Amino acid sequence: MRRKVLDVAEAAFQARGYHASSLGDLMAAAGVSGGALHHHFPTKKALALAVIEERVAAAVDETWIAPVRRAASAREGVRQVFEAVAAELEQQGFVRGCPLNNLAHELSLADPEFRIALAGIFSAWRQAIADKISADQQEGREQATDPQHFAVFAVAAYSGAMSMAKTAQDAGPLRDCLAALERCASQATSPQREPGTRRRRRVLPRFGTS
Amino acid sequence: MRRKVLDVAEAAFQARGYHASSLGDLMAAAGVSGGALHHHFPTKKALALAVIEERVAAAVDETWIAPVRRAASAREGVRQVFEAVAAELEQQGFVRGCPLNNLAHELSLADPEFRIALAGIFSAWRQAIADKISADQQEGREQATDPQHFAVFAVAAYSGAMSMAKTAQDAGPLRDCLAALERCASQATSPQREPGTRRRRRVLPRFGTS
DNA sequence: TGTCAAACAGGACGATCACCCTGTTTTGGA
DNA sequence: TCCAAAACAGGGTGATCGTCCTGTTTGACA
Repeated sequence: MRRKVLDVAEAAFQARGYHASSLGDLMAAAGVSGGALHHHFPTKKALALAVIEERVAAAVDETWIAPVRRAASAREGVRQVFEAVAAELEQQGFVRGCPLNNLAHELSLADPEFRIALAGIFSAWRQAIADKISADQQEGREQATDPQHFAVFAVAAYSGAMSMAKTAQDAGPLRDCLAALERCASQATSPQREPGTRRRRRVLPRFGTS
Repeated sequence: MRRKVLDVAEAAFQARGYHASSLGDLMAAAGVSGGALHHHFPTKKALALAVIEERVAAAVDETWIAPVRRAASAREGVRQVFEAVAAELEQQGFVRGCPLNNLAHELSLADPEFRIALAGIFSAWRQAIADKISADQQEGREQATDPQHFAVFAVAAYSGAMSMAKTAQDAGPLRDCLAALERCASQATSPQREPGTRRRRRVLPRFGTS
């Protein structure tokens, strides 16, 4: 029951936002009575906090952190995620946006607790990429790039591209940013590689923003 | 009166968002009666649309488009805007976020008219940067960078950095992204020629697709 | 000055909101 | 089997929402 409420709330907050999703809508969509909802989540804020901490964090973990960790390098991991997300968006023909950024924009100024929770997810996201860059450097796969700078940059490019993609309802910005990022990468890493050779490598669509 | 309502609404939508700003709040803050508000803006949606088209578009124009146009080059213009915004945020010690991105996240899926209006502003923003890159190329200040790719990239990096800055309440992400962008720039503008991997030309919504 | 439409005032409306309260059912350990 | 606690049902509550309606004031022009 709690699980079903979280499912519905996660989807509704992503699709319509926090303030535009009424508890009545959620109760109806989840087939849950008011008493049940109030039992598990005393307030709407508590529900949103649970969605952020349990679902949004997990989504970022699944979509970004895990793929980057298991990638051959940080840059390759970032590339794969961009590619996978763009492919999925093109396949489903609809852009719902990044769950973290959607809620971050609406809630980070609304309540300090929201802001802290959301900032923590951003931080973990960045740290995973920065750690991967550091590992790459120790193994000689990467030059003297500042890990934090690169991580912030990758997250920002993705977030901003997704923001545009959502507004335009077109995955193009993600592909454009990926292309621009690869141009950067090809020059910042080992110079003996021409940047036109690898394109459109298939990536398993494990990710799920729906 | 209409002007004062727009002032208050612009500030409230930016600070608390559209759904979290009630017309009662706006009326009280603007010192306007319900009848007056309804006279100028029949619905709340009409008010938001006016804020988007008259204020948000103007803010993007003033903050980004005009400075880029009058800069020595596109890359220099982007650098200046990042620098100026970061400095301003650090001075006032509070990050309200990007007006366009704030509303885009909350409203672009809520109503098609909102989405079209917001997408138009994004498009004009990108176009101004792309045009500047093209002008740079014609005058030999820029290599064969794809203008659209660079424009999307710059806007995405800014939007994403601002998103993180807002959530963290710290201008650091903007500075990090600026540093990373300059690293890219110094290598992309260096006199080395690369076979441009032209991609498909994408169709993005221009102004008013009504 | 007289006229009329635009501008504005202010309350009332129904709908909806998040939340709470009182019961009933289910569950797990003694 | 018993019992207490958790889980759940479902209606009710005051507050607040966006919108609308009826008057009154203002201002431009004849």
